[in-house]
Amino acid sequence: MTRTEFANLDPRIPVVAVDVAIFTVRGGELKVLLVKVKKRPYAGLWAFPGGIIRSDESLEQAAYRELAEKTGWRNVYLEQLYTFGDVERDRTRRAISTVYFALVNAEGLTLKTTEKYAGIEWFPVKKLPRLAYDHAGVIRYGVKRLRWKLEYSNVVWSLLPKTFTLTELQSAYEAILSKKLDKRNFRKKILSLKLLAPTGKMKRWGAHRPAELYRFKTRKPVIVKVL
Amino acid sequence: MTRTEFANLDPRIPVVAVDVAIFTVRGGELKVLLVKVKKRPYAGLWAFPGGIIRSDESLEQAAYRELAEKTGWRNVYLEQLYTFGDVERDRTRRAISTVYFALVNAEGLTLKTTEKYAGIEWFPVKKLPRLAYDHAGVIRYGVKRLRWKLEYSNVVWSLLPKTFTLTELQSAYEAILSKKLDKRNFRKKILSLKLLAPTGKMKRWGAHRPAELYRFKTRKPVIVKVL
DNA sequence: ATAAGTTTGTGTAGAAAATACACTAACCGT
DNA sequence: ACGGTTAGTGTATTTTCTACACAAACTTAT
Repeated sequence: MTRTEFANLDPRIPVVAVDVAIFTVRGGELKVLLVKVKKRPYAGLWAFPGGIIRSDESLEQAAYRELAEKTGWRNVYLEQLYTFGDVERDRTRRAISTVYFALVNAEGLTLKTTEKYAGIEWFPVKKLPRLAYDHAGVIRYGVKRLRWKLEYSNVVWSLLPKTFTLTELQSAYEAILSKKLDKRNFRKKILSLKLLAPTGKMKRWGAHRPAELYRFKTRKPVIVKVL
Repeated sequence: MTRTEFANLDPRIPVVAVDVAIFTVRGGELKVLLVKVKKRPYAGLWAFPGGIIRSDESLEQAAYRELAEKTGWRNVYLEQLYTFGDVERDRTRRAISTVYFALVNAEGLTLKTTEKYAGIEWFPVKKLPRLAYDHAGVIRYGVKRLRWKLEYSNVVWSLLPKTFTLTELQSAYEAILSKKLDKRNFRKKILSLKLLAPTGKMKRWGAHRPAELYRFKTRKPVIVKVL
């Protein structure tokens, strides 16, 4: 890492960084992954994982790298969210920071921490700790974007295992929108979008009727609504 | 300008630039403002006006500055669109470029050209010239975003004069969506959003019934649809 | 074997929103 | 006063959204 960071010491020359807002649904809640900052002046506050881009990678590649370093995931949904240009990342040098937005399925995932940070943790978007920079605003913006996407795209696949029941899918929607949905209406709507296909297999897991497993027909981003 | 550009000569250190995709509606068409590039290797191609940010301004300030330099406008709708990180702006240095998206009312506007460019012109988004970088993709993305905004916000105010008739408003919508709308349904819908207020004044301009002039109740961005 | 418990899966009626469609009102110029 | 032109309005139909309750399928305990 140090090897590829530039010897950019002129404080007027902007440093280019990439941050990743990684979202997941866990325990019925929408959560975001944050790291505890070690360096002053934000030491002790929480922030998105991220870092300065390398000379040989694009912004997107840098975002994927951060994601892989922290979660081990590669095949997830990632999109650019916003670029901050007036942030003084550490109050001494000008910084430009592009925030990416990722959706991961966190079941069975063990977080990889590094000595760079004092901690790494999932936080419910409704109960955030004190955040460094203006990351709280970014999270609100990201949640808004996610809710929009939910309505008219298939990006939720990234939050779920390969196959899932309609009830599981509905729970993910409910966590993200933070409201209860009607079971029959949800199914009618989601199936009418033609994004799902039944697998023919069943999920059995308790003393009750088993549930049909579905999968997304494609994991390429699809926009449903046409203008 | 030269004064404030950095003596950043290490080609691995990224240069931070801001571009502005300025849209307007003119002659019933949605148009975008482009400048003709002078410098190699893109000489002769068209691109968004833009430039390297100064050390004392935020990204947004830089975008406003570009906008004012090219059009003289200040009080318009401006929002961030996308940041490009893998562009090699002139194939010799790494560049990060954030594109902003502006909506202006171009009636009676004379474009201010500078010696930096070989030309400046409005182009219909449907008949674009050969573009430098991947700006064609950015325009498509911007148009998409604009169409979305149209459905659920009041940002069109930025394309229109302070007061306007419903027919003029409808024409702007038709130009942007590039389809005809039903007059009665359009009026019903747009008035139900409660974003407009009648001024009580009339526009008279031909041998026919005069039209009521409306204005937007507010020019602050309003999002109509709630999730 | 059957009854108790639990989750899956399904239809319909009413309300709200979107669409399709045509004529009168108001003005100017002659 | 009439011809030409754009502004302004209502209603019926279709589509989409919402609210709502019970039978089906399975496991476990008896």
